[in-house]
Amino acid sequence: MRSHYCGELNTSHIDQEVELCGWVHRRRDHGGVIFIDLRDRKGIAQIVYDPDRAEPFAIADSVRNEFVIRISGKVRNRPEGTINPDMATGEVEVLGHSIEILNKAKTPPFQLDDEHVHDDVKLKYRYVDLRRPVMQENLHLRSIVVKHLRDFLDRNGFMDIETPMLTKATPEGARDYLVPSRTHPGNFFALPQSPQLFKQLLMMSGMDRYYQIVRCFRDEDLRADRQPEFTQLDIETSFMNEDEITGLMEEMIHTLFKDVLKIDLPSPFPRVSYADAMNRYGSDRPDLRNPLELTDVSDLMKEVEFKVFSGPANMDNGRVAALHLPNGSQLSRKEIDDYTDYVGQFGAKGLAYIKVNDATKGRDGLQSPILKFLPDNVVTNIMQRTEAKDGDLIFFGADKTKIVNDALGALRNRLGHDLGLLTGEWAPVWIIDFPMFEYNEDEKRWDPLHHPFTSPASEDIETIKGDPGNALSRAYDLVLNGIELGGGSIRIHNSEIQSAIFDLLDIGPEEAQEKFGFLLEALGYGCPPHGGIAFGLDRMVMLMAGRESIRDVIAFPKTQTASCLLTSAPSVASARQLRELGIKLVKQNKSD
RNA sequence: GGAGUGGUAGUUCAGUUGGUUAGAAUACCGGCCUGUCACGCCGGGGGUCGCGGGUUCGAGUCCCGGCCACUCCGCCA
Repeated sequence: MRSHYCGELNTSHIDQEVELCGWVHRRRDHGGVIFIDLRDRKGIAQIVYDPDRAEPFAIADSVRNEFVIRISGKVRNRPEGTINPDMATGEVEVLGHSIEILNKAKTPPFQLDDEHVHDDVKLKYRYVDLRRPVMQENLHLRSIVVKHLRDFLDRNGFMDIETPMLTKATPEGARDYLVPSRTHPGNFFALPQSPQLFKQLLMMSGMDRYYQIVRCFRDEDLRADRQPEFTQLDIETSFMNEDEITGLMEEMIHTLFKDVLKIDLPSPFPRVSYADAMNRYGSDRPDLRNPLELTDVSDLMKEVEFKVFSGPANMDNGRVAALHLPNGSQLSRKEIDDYTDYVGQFGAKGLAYIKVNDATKGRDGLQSPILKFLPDNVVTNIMQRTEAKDGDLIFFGADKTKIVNDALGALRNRLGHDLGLLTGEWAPVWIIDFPMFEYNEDEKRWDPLHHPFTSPASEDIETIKGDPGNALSRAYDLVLNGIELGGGSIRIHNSEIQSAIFDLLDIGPEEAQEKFGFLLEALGYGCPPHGGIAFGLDRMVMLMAGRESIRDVIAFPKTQTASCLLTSAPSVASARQLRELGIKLVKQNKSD
């Protein structure tokens, strides 16, 4: 006698005595014959009790779905004509001769084979939801992915080092989760938004190839691809430049997809500069499966009388761009109105368009509410530049550059999905040549696009100070199918440059000292050139599993309001706990 | 902070113009059936229509305000 998993049983086990443990997936009685479909994490097996052909065994009347049982029996072929290839059970069955109920179960709160159960029900009973084969597969895939990543990094000399969870606020720009200190009343730890500073310190310690699969915390609003706690594959190296780092990481992702999914990603991954990405796709994380591209027409619109176009065309931070949609003139008026509403979400005040009915007829062959505002030479130029043909449609966006890019970039994605334009399955791309800074209009200052330790591409501080808007950094992002998989940079390892960057970011010496004085001090004790990257593990597994939410690849995720329906966290703390922590609530909770 | 969608039986949903006792499927319970696997057939139980307030002779349905879940914007790599 030996134990098996259901899914391992096949004709090679015939006549063997086996013992199976699992959940009763379904029990059916047909006259004297009792069928039990037993489910474990490797599959479903059918157990038969047939009084005419087996010594009887006592089967409890109360064996029901989801009961946990152990069954012993003999493997045999299924009779002719009883094999349904569409069903989960295979060509062998187990003729049971003993059964033990390990644990009985209430009727499940929802049917496990129902794909449409609402998230709140599934999350409350997550332990039941996770029994579904698809969830088992997702978490199994996650485990395999993690093993492959670790193996790859191990082969390449990386060391797995843990960093503190109770730490000081990191400068990533998101809101921190705070943990009160009992021993230092009024003081707080922050949960790490990433181990950024610690991994840089490790480089200064000579741990020149570090990695960690690490939980990170950010107290910001949630999305389908954002959880308040998420997992990063965090990596840092010394003495490697950006080409060496991105090259090695590309090999890692390539190997991962090859080994786990049997997929050959393109090699090498294409590289697109941030500026090109924004110009052509309106986004720094373009989905390159989508063939649509934006065309800049700002220069054509500077002189036109149509102020909606000429205004932005003449602004420093304005843009007029076209989005050419082949065969787009089939879109109905209602569809175009819907897309107009859609781009409105991104701040666009409208969505101008030209339908191309007959390109050979010049402007008479075009149809558009804005045509009358545009002179012939501009119309001709637009047609040439976008290469629009009969039956096509050209959308226009004109506004501040950010709004045009956000709106047309999102419209590009939406059209690609709505009209089924995506080609190929996998489109990785490195985005490089990021700007160092972006101007924060509200605060009237420069903010780092990545983080304040990112190395500038040029070490000429005076040039950077003179024109911060055009300074490039040594940062890089890896994007896969329009989702940002990871990002990193070469860091600053020179305290003079670091001080200059702080200066430019309006972080004074006192503030710098208070927030990350330990890092600045460490820089003074000999810091190698270093850089790294961090991947979003949840997103990576989500993409590989073909899911649309990272909740599907996290065992116990939180809802959109960052609560856990299973445990009812967060919850109120007792008065005693608060007293010990030296915390006084200004506004008492209702349930207090 | 904002926009949208949804909340009715355990689950997924329908519910007309505001009008009798709120329905279907599935699940669940009982019975029948000797090879079922979405089995089939007969019968049964099951509802705070998310919550609070309002309009009305009468509200699942109309109005107002919270709540919960999801998608998105802001925010966040």
